[in-house]
Amino acid sequence: MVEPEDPELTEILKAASDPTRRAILTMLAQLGPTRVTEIAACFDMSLNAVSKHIKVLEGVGLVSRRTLWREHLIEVRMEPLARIDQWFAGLRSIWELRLEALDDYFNKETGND
Amino acid sequence: MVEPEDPELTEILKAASDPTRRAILTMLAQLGPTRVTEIAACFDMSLNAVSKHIKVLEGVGLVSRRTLWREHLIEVRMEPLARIDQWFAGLRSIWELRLEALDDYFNKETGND
DNA sequence: CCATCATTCATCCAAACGGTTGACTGATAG
DNA sequence: CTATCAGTCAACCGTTTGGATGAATGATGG
Repeated sequence: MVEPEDPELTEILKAASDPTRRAILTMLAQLGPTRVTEIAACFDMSLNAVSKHIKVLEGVGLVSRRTLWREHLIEVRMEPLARIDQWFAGLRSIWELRLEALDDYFNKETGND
Repeated sequence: MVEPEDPELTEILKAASDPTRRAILTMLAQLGPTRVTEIAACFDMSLNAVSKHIKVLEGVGLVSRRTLWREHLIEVRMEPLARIDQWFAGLRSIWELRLEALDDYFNKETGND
């Protein structure tokens, strides 16, 4: 049996896999801290739906919230995306390791041959 | 309204967001081309479920299949993961661009002041 | 030819997801 | 005080998803 794998990474990837949520992140990267209502105005969808998306992003740390009185300023956070990158890099290194081992094997074979 | 965003990237991220599927990718990176049955043996789940996961991965190009007679050899493909990386890099560059602009603004301000 | 092995297809189910609507909380402004 | 604005909470609904199960396909081996 294979190990159960990092559940946080799963949540980050799920959060990033929704196009609306990615659009929100892009928007925030461009605009900097933005109010929920202002974000919602850019999408053809209810304020509530956008609010829910933001909560998902907040849940995995992809955005942070500064509550100034009745306005909530939402800001993008790059840190969790590094986790995705790390996993990618890890997979690639495992892959390259196997190819190297395969290479060594053939080199030895031909050396013996 | 914000642009609808790359649907392929959405599918790749969704495919990668399942822990079982990520485990399959890791396994394939370690072992190289592997039969469906052999992959399924590593998971506490029906062969059919694993077969479905593999089809999802195949659908987004994260694995490829070589059918040798009755055996299907599954192999990991790294290419689609680069798409994730590219999106990440793009977002980061947008973010840095804004910070630079902000920096310039303050430099100009203090120069005028 | 028949049993078996490798794999997919079809169907079903419960849970999760994305969205809507309406009620609610709290701060603001007349 | 009241109306309004910012935002969340709660309930609901249709669709998708991850999984199981059983039948089907198709090649292999006795």
